[in-house]
Amino acid sequence: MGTTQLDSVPEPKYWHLKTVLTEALDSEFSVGEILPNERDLAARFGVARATLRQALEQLELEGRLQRRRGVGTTVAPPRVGVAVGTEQHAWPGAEGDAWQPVDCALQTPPAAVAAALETGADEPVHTVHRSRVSHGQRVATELLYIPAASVPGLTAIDAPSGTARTRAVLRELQHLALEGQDRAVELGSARADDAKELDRLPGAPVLVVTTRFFAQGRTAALSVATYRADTCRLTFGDSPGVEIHHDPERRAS
Amino acid sequence: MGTTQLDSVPEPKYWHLKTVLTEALDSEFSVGEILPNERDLAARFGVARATLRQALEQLELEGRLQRRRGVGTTVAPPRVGVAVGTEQHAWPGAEGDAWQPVDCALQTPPAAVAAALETGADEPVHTVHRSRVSHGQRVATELLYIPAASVPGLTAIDAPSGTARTRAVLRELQHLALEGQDRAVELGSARADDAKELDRLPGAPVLVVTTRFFAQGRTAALSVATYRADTCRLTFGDSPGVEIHHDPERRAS
DNA sequence: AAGTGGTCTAGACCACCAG
DNA sequence: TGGTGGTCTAGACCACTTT
Repeated sequence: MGTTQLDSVPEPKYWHLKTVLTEALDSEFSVGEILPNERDLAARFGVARATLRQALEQLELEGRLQRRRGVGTTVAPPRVGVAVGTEQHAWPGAEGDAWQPVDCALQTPPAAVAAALETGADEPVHTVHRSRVSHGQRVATELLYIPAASVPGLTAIDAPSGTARTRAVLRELQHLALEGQDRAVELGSARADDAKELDRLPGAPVLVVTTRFFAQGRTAALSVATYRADTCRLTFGDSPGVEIHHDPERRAS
Repeated sequence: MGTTQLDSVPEPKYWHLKTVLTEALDSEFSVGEILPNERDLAARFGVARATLRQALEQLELEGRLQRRRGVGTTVAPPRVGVAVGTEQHAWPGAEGDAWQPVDCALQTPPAAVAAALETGADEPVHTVHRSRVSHGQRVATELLYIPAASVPGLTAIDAPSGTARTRAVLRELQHLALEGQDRAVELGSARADDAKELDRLPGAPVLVVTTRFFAQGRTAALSVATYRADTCRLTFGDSPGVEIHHDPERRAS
């Protein structure tokens, strides 16, 4: 039994590459700096371009890099903290809301949304589209579903659509007594329209925040917000949030 | 001008593939069912295996598929809702805590953690390792950093390590008055050790939940929890959480 | 027009799991 | 041992941005 037997577990090349690049980013590069192009980098490391790309993809996922077609790969700034938990117990559109209305339409929602709202499958609901800007960058897009029953005072001919209509719907919403809310966060990939708004390619990783608003003993509104996962850190306290991460080492025991 | 000019934007093959597969999953497959292998699927759709894999990767990211080397690709069950917001204002290890202690050691934390705890860069802190099981599955792993100053009553010789030591540290923690806490969620990729615990490959997408616990006017403990992004939906309300998603259609304006 | 990242191919070999 | 998904290669072409 004199065999060492610990040289097994050959680390994948792209994984090792990622480690090397991470260390290089930490020590030799500054935010905004452009990296050599993929073909050069691959040649420098002696791997195929696809292998290098596998490493770059992960680094982009972790928010360390930013890649733009036709331009190049740059070192990303640290993720921005985006507060999603401070507006606790306030309706969307209330004072100090971080969202900007884009437009509004009356249409039949996806089946899953209709189920959560307990409306009929084909019953149209007010669908408000909003976007959120933070640190000068578009970080999220939202679809807010509001059943007609939640805004009974809305006059039908105020404005058919557009931001004026949006504001009218949100104004009416404030009249209800908000009884509570409910949030969930999960990983998703951007659909084509979301991607365009967020200046990403379709399929880009996003954090989907689903919020249910309760009033009158039922779900009075439902928000589905899509945040860029590469650039955002969602914070739930009232403070700006910690900036932990990029750990070099690890536990022992 | 009579030109149609709307046939541009050639959709990538893998994107179209993903759409087709999604629809097939919704209509023709049930949870747990195994798909044909990648080589067969690629041939059936007339694409290279790498292209098919690009589509499968996204579907796995979205929690629709589960792939295991040596086994095959199966239809994943809906994501499980994991409550991370109900233990508001309670120390880790308090009654009803969802986490199971694994072990514990006194060691110097990563630089970023030391900074958040305001301890010296080389000062060792109690590092508690815990794991979380939900619906019979390991869904998360956690490292909990507790400066010695937060557990002054801890006798040094109770137990050097192991779960006994872990329990002693957490017990001492309960004696402090918790003044508040702070949470952040971001996307990350699993390190080798986390991946092993979560039964995933290194680099798998994870949701990293960072929690700061405040007491005595400072950060008395810091938790970094790593959740499987493919199988988990983090819920922040007190209800089990909505199950929205898999939208077929979309707004009009 | 030149240069970048994004997509795609047709192969090869490896690590893992089951029979 | 045979079948699966995971890694890797060396090319090609495309879409996009900048010059």
